[in-house]
Amino acid sequence: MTQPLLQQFAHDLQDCWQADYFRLRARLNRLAKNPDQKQLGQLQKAILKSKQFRENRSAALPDFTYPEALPVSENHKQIAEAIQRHQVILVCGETGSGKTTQLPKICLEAGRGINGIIGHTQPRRIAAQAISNRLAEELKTEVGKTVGFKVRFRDRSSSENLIKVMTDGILLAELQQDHWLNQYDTLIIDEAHERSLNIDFLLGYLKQLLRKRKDLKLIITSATIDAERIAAHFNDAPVIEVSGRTYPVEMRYRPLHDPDSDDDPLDLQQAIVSAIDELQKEGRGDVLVFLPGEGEIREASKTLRHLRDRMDILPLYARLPSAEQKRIFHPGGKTRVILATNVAETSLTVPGIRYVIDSGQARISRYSWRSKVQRLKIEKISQASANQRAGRCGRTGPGICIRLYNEDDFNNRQPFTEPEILRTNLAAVILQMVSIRLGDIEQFPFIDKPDARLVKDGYRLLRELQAVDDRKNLTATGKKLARLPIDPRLGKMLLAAEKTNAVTEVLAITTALAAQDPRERPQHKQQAADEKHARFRDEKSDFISLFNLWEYLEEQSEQLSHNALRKLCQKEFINHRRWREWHNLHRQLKLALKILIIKLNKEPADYAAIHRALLSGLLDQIGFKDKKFEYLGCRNQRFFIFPGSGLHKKPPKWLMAAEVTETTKVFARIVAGIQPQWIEQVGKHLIKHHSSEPYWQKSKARVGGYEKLTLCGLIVNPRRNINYAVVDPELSREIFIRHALVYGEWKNNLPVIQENRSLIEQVENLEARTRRRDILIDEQELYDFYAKMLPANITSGASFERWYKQNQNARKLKLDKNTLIREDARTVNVAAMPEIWRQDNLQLPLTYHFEPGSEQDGVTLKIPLSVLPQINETLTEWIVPGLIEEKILAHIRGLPKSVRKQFVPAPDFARVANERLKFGENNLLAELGKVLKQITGFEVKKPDWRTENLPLHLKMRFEVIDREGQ
DNA sequence: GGGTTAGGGT
Repeated sequence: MTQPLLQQFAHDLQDCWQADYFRLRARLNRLAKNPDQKQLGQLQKAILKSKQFRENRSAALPDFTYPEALPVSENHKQIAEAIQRHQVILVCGETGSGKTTQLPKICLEAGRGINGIIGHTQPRRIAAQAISNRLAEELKTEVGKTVGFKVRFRDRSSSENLIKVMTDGILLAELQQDHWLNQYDTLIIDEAHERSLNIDFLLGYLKQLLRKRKDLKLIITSATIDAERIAAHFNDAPVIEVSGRTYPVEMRYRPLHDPDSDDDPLDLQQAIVSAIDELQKEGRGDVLVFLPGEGEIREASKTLRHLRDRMDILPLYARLPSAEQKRIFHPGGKTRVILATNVAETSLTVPGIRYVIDSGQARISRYSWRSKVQRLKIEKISQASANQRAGRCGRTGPGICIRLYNEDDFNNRQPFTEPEILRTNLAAVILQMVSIRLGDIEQFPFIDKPDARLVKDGYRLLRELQAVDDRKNLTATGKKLARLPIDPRLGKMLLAAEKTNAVTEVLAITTALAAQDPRERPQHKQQAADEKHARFRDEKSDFISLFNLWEYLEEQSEQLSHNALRKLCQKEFINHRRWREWHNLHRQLKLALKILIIKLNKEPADYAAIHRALLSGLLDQIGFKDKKFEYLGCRNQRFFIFPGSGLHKKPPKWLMAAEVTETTKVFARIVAGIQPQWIEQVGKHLIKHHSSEPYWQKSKARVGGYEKLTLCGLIVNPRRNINYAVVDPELSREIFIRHALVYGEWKNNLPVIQENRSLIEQVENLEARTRRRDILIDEQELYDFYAKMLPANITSGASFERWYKQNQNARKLKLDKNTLIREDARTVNVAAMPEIWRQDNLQLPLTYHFEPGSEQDGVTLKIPLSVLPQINETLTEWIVPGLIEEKILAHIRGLPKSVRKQFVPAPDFARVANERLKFGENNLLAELGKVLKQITGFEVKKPDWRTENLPLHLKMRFEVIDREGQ
């Protein structure tokens, strides 16, 4: 019974809506193994519902025609057939072919859009919205039904859509949720030749996905020049060429330097003037001049001042105040000369252009993995880019393009602009790829593989942000970052702000950094604009300036009507549209934070809390001011504060920068002063420690030392006191044993240590008394004794005491006197070196010191001042028994030569004389003379005895102590 | 001491 039913279900599944298909099939497979009547019933209902849904889609298929005027309309049958026959096709053709709007309809004609949605991607939001409007109009429906669109901040799409127009970023974002892109049966990737990061990532991903989803069709549109490369990437997909509807453009090459002329080379400005002159002779028509940047545009509008009464000279660049941008689209009476950056090449279409002047240059952003700095240098544009520029004057009639370079130069240029993926930091892309588990990035089928060093550098940044671990796996932080629709650096700041309780402020700041700066500086009102903006300026932090601006605008937007706010913005040089963007971004991120359960603080956060959070995303963009206006940053990079910064006049010692870009110089833009200690704390995981100079720190009974802290090569702390045991426990243990235990440089109350110490002192004293150095076992033996007994983790007084208290074994550390005295020195005559000097009833201490040459060398008798007169000096001549023989010998040797020769060998005479003398009785020299006469019969005359040259240690030293003990 | 191109998003 069940079996035929299952077969019926499997059959019906074929007619379901595709987004349901895979889910329902999985349910069916589960039930086939494990049938359950109730669930089978539910499945049947679901299948019927989905079938019905698909039928409704089919019924919603509108009637449509192709506008005859469009070239693509001629090919619609051919294209529809190609779609049916191939999984991937390329459609190329220049602007005006109508491919963008007609392709979705051709897909419908080919039967697409019923099983699943036809997804159509655009690089820019405005274009996506405009195209969906246009399509809805042509299909006689409203946006949101048959045709939907979805861009950031605006979603008018639904499962009812047959066609859904969106930005490529949206499709990428959807990938995170649905790796199979199941809701689509067809994808149109438009403007693929632009080769943005998004497009390259999408094309790589789709190449893999197409193998798994054989039912998915892919249509890629591109400019003709790039089509082959892309087709090759998709296993030589067929390329269908659609003619454009453009007029011929005449090329004229007018290089600055003419090789056939002796004239001096022109500069760019002069060349523009003469090109405009030349074009004026061709008849009236608006001119579009392509220049690399705002600077050149400003300069050119100055040079062209003299034309102002005849022509409108209009600058055009993305940061231009919107009011001024609008003038481009409302031509006045005069001939217009529009001085434009690359905005006019792709993003904006300037209507009614008859002439183009192309400088052949553009500022190109390149990220250097070597210096980790973004460069924005003026470069020669590619042939593709030059042709695109020229094409801008062939849209309404035949045009003329003057290139300010020669034809050879053109022919030698790169055919296309290097795709973005080869010249940008890849951290954000890698984060996404890791997050959707795309596996090894080296294996990912990019059309142009990014340099391995660039990939490595992307991982480096992610590791610095703690988004991935050493094995390139996503961390908890990384998972959160992947869910925040913002640059990973900025996302990291937000996550850090949760910890410092500054999310409110950091959210406003990070969204400002992600959006474009809404502050406008119109060319002729720069000072007025600066004055208005100065109200928000913070002298320590450009981030705070942004936050001040945010608070002001938020407050105003709550109080004022939409129109009043608009007027206020205009008056105060704020770009209202950009402010809306900032506001929207803020709202979106706030929602994303809510999902991550990150709360906004109600109490204002202080400077440290805000900037420590910001710093966590900018750890490799810090700098130390080591010259008047110059900073030393990571990897020996030098940079300057950008002149637009509020800190430009008062540069702080330490700063961090939201971005570091090299233009005319390496500039740090949006900066703030920081405390170097913050770097140590926030950047703990990146700090390198260079320790040095370990020493015994007696007061703390531990091994101290110093360390230098660096972060990517920058010294963030030159000399910091440390507990050396942390960096080198082994060495610290050695130093501890030597100083604390062997040398006794440790004050403590531990009996074992005290006793050992006093034993050692006793033996040392013995050495002094016997004037020998070979009694105490040597230092190394003592060291070895302790080293053998102590566990490896004992590195300081504190750790020793802990161990000692907890461990009975520690008692074995006790030394005994025999181990301390060397074997060959165990029979020393100590009695001959008394510690007490006796004279009648007087007993005074004798101390010994063994240091030949020193004043203290020898025996010292300590005499209190009060007993000084009682001291019998004659008795002290005898010094101590242990030294008397040596003293006698010294006396004999001190005799004049004629006398001395009577007593040869002197040591024998000294020994015999000493044996006969009675120690301490009468005058030493008198008694000695007597004894010597007894032995030899020779009498030493009194003046022959010399005492001056006697070694010091053979004369008793006297130390008189007064009442105070001095 | 002195001034940066343009797009895109969970």
